[in-house]
Amino acid sequence: MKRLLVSELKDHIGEEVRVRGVVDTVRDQGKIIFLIVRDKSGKVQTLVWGGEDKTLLEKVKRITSESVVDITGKLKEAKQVEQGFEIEINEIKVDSLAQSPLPIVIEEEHHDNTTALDRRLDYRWIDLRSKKNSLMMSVATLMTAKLREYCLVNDLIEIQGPRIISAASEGGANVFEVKYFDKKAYLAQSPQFHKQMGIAAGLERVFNVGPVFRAEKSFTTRHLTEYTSFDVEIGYIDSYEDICEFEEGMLRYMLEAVKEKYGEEIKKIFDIEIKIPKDSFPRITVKDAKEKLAKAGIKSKDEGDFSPEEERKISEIVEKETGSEFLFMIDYPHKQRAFYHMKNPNNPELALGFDLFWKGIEITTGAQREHRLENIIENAKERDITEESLKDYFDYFRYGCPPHGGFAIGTERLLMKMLGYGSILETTYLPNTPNRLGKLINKN
RNA sequence: GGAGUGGUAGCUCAAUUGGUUAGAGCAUCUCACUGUCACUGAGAAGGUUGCGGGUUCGAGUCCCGUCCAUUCCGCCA
Repeated sequence: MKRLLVSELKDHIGEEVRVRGVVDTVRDQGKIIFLIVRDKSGKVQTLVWGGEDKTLLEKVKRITSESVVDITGKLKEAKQVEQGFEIEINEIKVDSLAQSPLPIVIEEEHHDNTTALDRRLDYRWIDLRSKKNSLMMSVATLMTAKLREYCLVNDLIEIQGPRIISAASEGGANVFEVKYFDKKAYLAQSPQFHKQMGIAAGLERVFNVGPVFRAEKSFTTRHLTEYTSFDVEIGYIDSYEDICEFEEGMLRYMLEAVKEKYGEEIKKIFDIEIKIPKDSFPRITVKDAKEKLAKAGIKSKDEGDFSPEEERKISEIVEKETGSEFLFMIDYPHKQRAFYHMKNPNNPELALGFDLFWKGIEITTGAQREHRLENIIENAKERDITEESLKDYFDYFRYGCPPHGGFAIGTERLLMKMLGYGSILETTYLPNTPNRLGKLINKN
């Protein structure tokens, strides 16, 4: 018999059905046992009665919660059950008996002793069984699919830059070194240079989705040593404004789809309203932002950048003023940005780039890139990067390269803000951090 | 890397100024229960108090070291 999903059962009342799933709850009443069975689509009550033949009852008595079962039985109308129906078990096969107790308590509404995050992550496969986490995984899937779809609709070419590279792309200190036969190699911190190669290759508009690696000992709620970067690079732009507009469109497209499919569930489970941005996001210069922050009594440590406190506060201020959860921060000092950002010709002290803030944190850095060979070499020199060290990269600009710009989104961060999580570890399937490679390392 | 807070049962947490046998809820196990729905009731089991050292008649509690977690900062997406 073919397996039915719990969500399909309502059309089969009165029939013999087969469900497969996990035992959510066991309620043993002695001569009647209720098993609540869960699959990806929902939960259903099943039951077994004690009759003449006790073998089925005795078999069910031994089943622990979280065990995997294969049940066939009659789907009956049952007024006393909220759902209106239940399955009277004829046959039950235990595909996998779960050891008990579980090492962690799965996060559910009625559990007030949910296990601490670091331990839940050690048993992530059990942790992910919660309703909240399974919704998170579904939203993550749709989110990435829609970002990607937006790129396809707009005729971008997908590239897959290499993850093992011979030279660091963003400065040398924070790269992971790996052995490459008898040579040293590095894990890519960013597909930046390879995206730009795509522009020089005449692909005109490219995107790259995949893991990037940062050897930073960052102990925060928003850093990973390995994360998924959604990278876009677009040629023949007039300004970084074109990039901002593309990103606005992309995020709106994604948010609309997520809201349509999961908006109600997200509201119910996360108590988060997905807001679709109506107009273009506000642009605010670093200078203006600093003034607003000063007015709000926030001290600035660095005139060219924002502390986390400042990021939170400026988001709050701008949202209050404009109603927008998003804001583009522009006019950063060039010397505090990457060397490949283009300088503003009207004021070479400033970069033609931006950061995108969402609900208090930075989710994107973008810019118009410097595509003129002389200028980019000059920019590099200002940061003591020698021409020889990035010769292969500089060559991309030697044989004809269109003006271009792009941005990168940290997808785990995006999801974290979308669902209102307090930590990026929650929105990463199996997070790697300085002290965690899948599991905790160095733990006593 | 810096600063703060913390580490006690499978899980979440208590434990008075340093004082008798380290407690509770949930989970687990046993028994009872034919309509539960966070089942209920009765009972049981469960501990090298992160690890190492020190002070003391006596340490979960105080001191030193160390590891880990966590929050914030720095760095960033």
